[in-house]
Amino acid sequence: MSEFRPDEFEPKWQAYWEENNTFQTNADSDLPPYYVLDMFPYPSGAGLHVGHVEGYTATDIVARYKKARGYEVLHPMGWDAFGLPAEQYALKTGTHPRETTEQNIETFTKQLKSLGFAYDWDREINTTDPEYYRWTQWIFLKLYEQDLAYIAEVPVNWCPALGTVLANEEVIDGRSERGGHPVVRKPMRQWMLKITEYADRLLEDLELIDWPEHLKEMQRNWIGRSRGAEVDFPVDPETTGGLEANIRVFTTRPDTLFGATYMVLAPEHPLVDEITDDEHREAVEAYRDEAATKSDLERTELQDEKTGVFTGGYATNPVNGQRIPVWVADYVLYGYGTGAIMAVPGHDQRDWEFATAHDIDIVEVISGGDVTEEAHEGDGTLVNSDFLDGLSVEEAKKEIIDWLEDEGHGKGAVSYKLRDWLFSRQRYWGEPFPVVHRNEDGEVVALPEEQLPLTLPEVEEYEPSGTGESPLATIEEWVDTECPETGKPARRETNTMPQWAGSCWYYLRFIDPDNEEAPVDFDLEKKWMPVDLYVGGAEHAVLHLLYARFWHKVLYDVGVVSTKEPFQRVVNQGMILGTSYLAYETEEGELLGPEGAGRDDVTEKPVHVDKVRWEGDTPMHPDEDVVLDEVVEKMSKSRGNVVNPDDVVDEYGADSLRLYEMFMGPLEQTKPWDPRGVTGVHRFLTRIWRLVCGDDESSSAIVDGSADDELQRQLHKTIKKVTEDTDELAFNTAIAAMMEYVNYLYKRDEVPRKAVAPLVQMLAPYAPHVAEELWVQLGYEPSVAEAGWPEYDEELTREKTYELAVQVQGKLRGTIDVPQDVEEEDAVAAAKDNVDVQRHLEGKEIRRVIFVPGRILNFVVG
RNA sequence: GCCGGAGUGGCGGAACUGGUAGACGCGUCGGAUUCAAAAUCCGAUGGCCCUUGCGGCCGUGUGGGUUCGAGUCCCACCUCCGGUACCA
Repeated sequence: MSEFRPDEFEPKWQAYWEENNTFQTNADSDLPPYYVLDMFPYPSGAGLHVGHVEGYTATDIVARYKKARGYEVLHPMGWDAFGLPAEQYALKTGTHPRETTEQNIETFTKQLKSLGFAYDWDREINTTDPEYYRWTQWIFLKLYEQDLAYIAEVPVNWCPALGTVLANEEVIDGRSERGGHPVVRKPMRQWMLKITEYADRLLEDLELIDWPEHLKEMQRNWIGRSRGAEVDFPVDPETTGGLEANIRVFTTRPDTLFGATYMVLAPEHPLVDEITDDEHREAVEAYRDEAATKSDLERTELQDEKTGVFTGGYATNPVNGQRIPVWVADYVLYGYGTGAIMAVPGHDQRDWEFATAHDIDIVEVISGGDVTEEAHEGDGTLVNSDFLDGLSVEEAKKEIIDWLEDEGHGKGAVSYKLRDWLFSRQRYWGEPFPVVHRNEDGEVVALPEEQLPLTLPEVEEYEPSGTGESPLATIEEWVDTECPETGKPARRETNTMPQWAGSCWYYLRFIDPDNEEAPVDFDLEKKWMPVDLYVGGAEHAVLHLLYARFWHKVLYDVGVVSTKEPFQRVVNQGMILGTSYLAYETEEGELLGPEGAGRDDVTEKPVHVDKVRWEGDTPMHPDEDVVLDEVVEKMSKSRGNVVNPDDVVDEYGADSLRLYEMFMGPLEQTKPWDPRGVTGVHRFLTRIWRLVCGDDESSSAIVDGSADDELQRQLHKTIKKVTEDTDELAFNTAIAAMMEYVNYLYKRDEVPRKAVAPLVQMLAPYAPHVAEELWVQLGYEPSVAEAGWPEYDEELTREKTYELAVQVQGKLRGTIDVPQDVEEEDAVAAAKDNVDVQRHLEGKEIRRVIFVPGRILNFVVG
């Protein structure tokens, strides 16, 4: 009757939902609340990619499903819009980042709306909006008040090319994540946040939340809590010109204290200067300078030999009074523990390598290995350790810590890998810090709340000042201000906050986006938090989620929120891979096909997927007679393998794109994009369409009247499967179940309306536009989004009889039809009547019968 | 290296607490429809073997084991992916 035209009905229903506020959240509703959240995107110039669509479709299905099941759903969207790319673009073109951001947001919004996502757009937020970042600044003031924000002179990753400081996570292999520019270490004045103060709680409270185990494990590893002891080694005054000092070390193996044969200070350790004698000073300083210019990468991977120099100084092992040499070596990191170690080459492989390279004594204190061959890091019995001899490692640890504490040489201690959070950037496009530096005494003074937001001034130039300060430093009329307390001259802070800041609390603002009194109303927070389901990419598994948890705990401590943890359940959608088509170019300029793969003397020459010339199934180079190699890998512009969701919508419609992305495989798994796969789900949608609406040849098969038993059974089985799978986010199998049901309906001449309506209801969260259209075609009032969810009757899903598998010796030999409640006796009799089973039982003695009702009947024969 | 995850048809993937391996989709093959094609509909589709049957054997990365029965549990190993990297 009517043609399947997504390009016509999709925009129609999108407009309908918008006009009717179908997905507006009613905060006053008495329905149980459900908060389902996406990791909001950075609105980049490239627009939405299929990876976004995957996560957003998943949450959209959940949002629509929960609404149908009677929840009041909060499903918002917004923009994480501060960040480097817009600023980089401004540097190149002079376009204000605000303009770029606005344009990109417009594109993203259009794309998201074209996919029919059920967001409550009235709650849209934008981290660059002064009305939003006012509260980001407000939270910073809370952190500052709580003594959790401080200024420190710290060596940071300075990237001369970008003119900015980068966080560790923005540096990959010694180069900037964006642009791949070299990064060097340089001390600078920085804002730091004391996340380490929350390390234990961030660790312990992982128990309270339902995250995938691997994700929790990554957070645990990142926090890196280890138990051990701090031990003070007095410096030997005789060899250090009368220096009175202790070298404090952290060790997880205090049990090996008797085996400490030397000590190592990190090159940055403050005692290095004092401890070094004149004879060794030159060498030590040279070593120090060299270490300072090395990146972390060079200090680790590129260096297989452990370097270091002797200071000439000695320290005393408090446990046996032995004098041991103090070295400087860059395998000891200043940022971890105390920046100094006691080296036990017998039982630490790194120390063993160092000792072997520098000819230092190796003493065995734990038996069970051969310390002349390698360090013995495992368990064993203590030897050569005086009062610890004979103890196990575990016992010795306890014993020695008691001894250290009694004698005042140390104590049990805990150390973390987690460092304080470097919280400032030398950039323009970020939240300004709401503080000033008073000129007369250099004091930092926080702005009073009423002065928020402190807005970003307009600038002429986006170039970094070159000194490492942000472009803000060049705007004198903004920088020069007065102290809010004394009225005396002061300078504003010219650093801005990192991109993480805005994303650390946005989930709270969605609850109450227009509140002018507080970041979020306390009662509303109590109603909606924690987020029931949070879906996003695995790249945020550690940092974003850890930072947001930290801020949330601070807000909990100051009474802004009632919940300890922000995200009850987190799911990472898997990456979607693309197919790249490659030719390989030799040094002579010859192009090779797949035979060039893996050769070192060729360069990969990706051919954009749209340029590939197809000869049947064979991908060919567009200009040369060369077969292209097909490689499945991460989508990226440079590989020419990016799938643009807009193109898929244009060709098949939003419903097909949504459905395909969910049908590809389990949500959390990495999956390759197969362009032909879209045709499969598209075919499925047109099949339902024809079933309900008919086509040119046939009219609709829909009739009034009721369903027979078999149809009832198929329907209720399907409802059960789709309901359970949707609950578990097993969207791929839920779709498969709907496909099976449609295939079944196609085998029938007539289909009662009552048997199709529930299917349309179930389809609605997955392919919402088609479902709305079909719902009306079936004669119901719009909208199916308001029509609830079908219930199933367990009783109706059961058949009267079932097919029981019969095995002989555990091998399937036949099947028999038996009643649901069949007794063993009758099943055995029926099985013996089955010719296939008979053949295998013939002449054999049945020694045992295993009967599991509903599952299996197995004869064990002699 | 360490931590985490995964290996199932030509391909993406199904398989509840151990119980008929390969649902569903793609692709391929055959048929119907058509002047023809596309689209659509119906059917077949893990491999091998023979005496072509309601047949047999093999088959879930490899090698062992537990069990009446193993893709699923245990031990050892291989490969791939993700995270992390001198954290004392």
